Amino acid sequence: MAKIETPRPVRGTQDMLGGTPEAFAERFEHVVATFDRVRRLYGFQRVEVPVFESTAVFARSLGESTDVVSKEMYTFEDRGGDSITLRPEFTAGISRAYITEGWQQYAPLKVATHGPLFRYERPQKGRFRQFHQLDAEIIGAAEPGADVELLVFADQLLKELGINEGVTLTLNTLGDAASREAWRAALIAHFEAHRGELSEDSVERLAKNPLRILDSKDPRDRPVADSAPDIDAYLTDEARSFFEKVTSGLDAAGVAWERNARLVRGLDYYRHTAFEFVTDRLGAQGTVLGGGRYDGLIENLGGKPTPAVGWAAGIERLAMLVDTPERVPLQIGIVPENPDSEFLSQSLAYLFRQHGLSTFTTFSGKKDKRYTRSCAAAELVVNIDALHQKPGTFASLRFKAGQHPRTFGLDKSVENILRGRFKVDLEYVDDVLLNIDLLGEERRVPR
RNA sequence: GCGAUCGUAGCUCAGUUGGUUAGAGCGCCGGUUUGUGGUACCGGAGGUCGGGGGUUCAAGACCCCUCGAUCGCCCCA
Repeated sequence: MAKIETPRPVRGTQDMLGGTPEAFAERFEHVVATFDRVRRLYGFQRVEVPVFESTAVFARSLGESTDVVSKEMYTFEDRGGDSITLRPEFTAGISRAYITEGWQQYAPLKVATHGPLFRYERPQKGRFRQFHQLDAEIIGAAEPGADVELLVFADQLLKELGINEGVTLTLNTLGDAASREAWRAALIAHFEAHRGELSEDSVERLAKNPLRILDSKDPRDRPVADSAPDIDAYLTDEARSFFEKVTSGLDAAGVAWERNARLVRGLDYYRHTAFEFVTDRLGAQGTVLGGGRYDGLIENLGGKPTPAVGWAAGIERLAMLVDTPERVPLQIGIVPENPDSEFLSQSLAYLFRQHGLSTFTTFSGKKDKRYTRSCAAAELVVNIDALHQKPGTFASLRFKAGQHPRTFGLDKSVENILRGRFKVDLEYVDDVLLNIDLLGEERRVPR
């Protein structure tokens, strides 16, 4: 018989198992749970949008010339011949839904979501082909107060995750359309004048996306980039005033921020506020949360002109920064010492679980192994074989690291429970299960 | 798309200047011991040394190709 070759996982995807020392699944879960909790504090509605959309949704909103659209999308033709794309970001899909689902009636709309995104990129630290983001958007609010609330939300999230220490908020303004155009023209003029001093990459950027030269990592670009004009001189009065309101709002809320006049966004639709929370603890991927204002996007998708702000944060990146969440052991472990007790063990476990007690059971292994595993998994370990030797009782053992095991007896009501009645009351003293009392309701227990 | 580093058991890794039947720890399965027990001892299963080709009397080791992983460039969360 030919050997079956196991298909390999797709490059850039990951499998996460809980209960391992790395605890990556737990970190991931912790990030999402914290986000969901904080998002409620700010009154952001949970929103669900499809994982795939018509290709046009992303092509139009991100801009045809961007890297994401031109080479990173998972695009395919479905069986009906339509061009479909796995979402590479959230904002475009949410904006589409805002238009097609009539969500304008709820404006200004505050929504939050999280889930998988897909980008055909070369994987590296903190970067995957299927990755996951948290996302928050305020749609239909042109006021700087919306930017502020979103940033305060982000700041609190990072604080609650305990990772605010190594992470700083860097902030910039890209101005309104008029400011941006004037600045852009000035930048192009500046870079053209120094064309010969630029790296090859930046010469290419000059044609495609000149703003990007500003945050180039290539040391050859730095002198020219650093001497390039800031946007400040080109800001319209409105744009300047908007930015001032955002920064003073942050100051009022006590959110620390740094101006980074070199911060630009890769996607075409950004206006006014642009920001990134960055860290130096993730190798080359410094951005942990990023976003800004995208007043032109919804119009690009065929909707009415609608102002909006939003941000997204990489769940994997946050998970890498977060402390390992404390492991929560199961409450009770049941060890049958001999095979005859297996069935009893399952019945008892069922009983405990019905009453909301998390219960660990073993399926195999010799006695010592069962104890080892049970003690590792549960707070209190119960030996039920005493039931055979002395009906009406079983022994319970409690293990704590570095402590000598102690023994506790349980009272006779256990026998009654196991004989036929379900409803019980479990009594704890000092975290130790001491008593189980019947409450009366009669039901047969399979025996 | 480009560059660098790395692929030996389920996991973490040894394996000398090329030299017999490729090892350890952990994990898994079993036995003995213990018998309020997380132990100790013994044993077992598990490897086409990522794959293919080459050099050599001889390759896990050297050379070429290929696949994969990691990190970086580009870009991004």
